[in-house]
Amino acid sequence: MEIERISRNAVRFSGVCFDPQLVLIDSAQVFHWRAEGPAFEGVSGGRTARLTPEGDGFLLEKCADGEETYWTRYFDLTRDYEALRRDAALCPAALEALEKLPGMRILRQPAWEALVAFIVSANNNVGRIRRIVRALIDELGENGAFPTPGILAAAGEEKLRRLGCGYRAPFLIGSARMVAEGFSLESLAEISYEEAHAELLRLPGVGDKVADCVQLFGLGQSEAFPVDVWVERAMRQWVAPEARNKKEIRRAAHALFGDSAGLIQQSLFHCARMGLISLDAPQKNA
DNA sequence: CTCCAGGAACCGT
DNA sequence: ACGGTTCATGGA
Repeated sequence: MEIERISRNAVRFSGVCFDPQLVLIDSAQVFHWRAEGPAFEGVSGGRTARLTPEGDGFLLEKCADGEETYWTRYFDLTRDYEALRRDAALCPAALEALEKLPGMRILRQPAWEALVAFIVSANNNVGRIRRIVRALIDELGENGAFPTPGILAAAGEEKLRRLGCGYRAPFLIGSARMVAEGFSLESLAEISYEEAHAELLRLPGVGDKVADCVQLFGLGQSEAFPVDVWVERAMRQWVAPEARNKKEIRRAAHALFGDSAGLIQQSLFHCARMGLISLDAPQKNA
């Protein structure tokens, strides 16, 4: 990959396999990016970006000097995905899913942003999650930024319910309060997967599934394997038909896929949800 | 009308 | 530890 600064606020990335429509919009690992014609606009960590596909890379605008390192990390552009794919070889369906999605990446979002989005995601659908996260940014964030823990902790429960959060409103406020009062999300990236998982379970609105999403999309812990209804169907069909619950599915995934479990999960999830691979259960579209 | 969605909290056993 | 119930919300 090459990075070339072409103006005071624009950078060109080239020689990188990255599908922004898939990663930023369709694969539902982040919910607030928007497609604007051929471009994609989003915010993270108090920064704004406008990304336009271009040849074997993309143009990144609204990117001040020095910010390219932030986005390189956010888009996970330096990891060698080919090496990870070897771990899928034991499962033909997983290998098929990976090879259908060559431009897939696992985002490294700020853990706080992933936490908020995936508390909202609980027992919800992708369309509504997008609408709610967008409302949180537009109605609560300061000049278009992602709302901080302090802002969310101080937002009234009624306000969050009006934005569509439903019964998750008190979970968001409770978790925001713990983070605002010192629960260090980012430091969880420095401890083991199991330890970080146990810590995350202390937050209201966070169970095994949401914890794994925060670990995968927000802490860079690539062995995290979130088991939602789609991944459960796919895993029961191809990998672990005898699994009695989601925890056993997660253990089977760790045993089979190791540190590549996260990328494989994300590919299985997307392919199953979009009907790109066959499932016994009836399929649906976006 | 019922069923479903990137589930978690809460309650029994 | 494990299984069942309930929890907003909106689209199909």
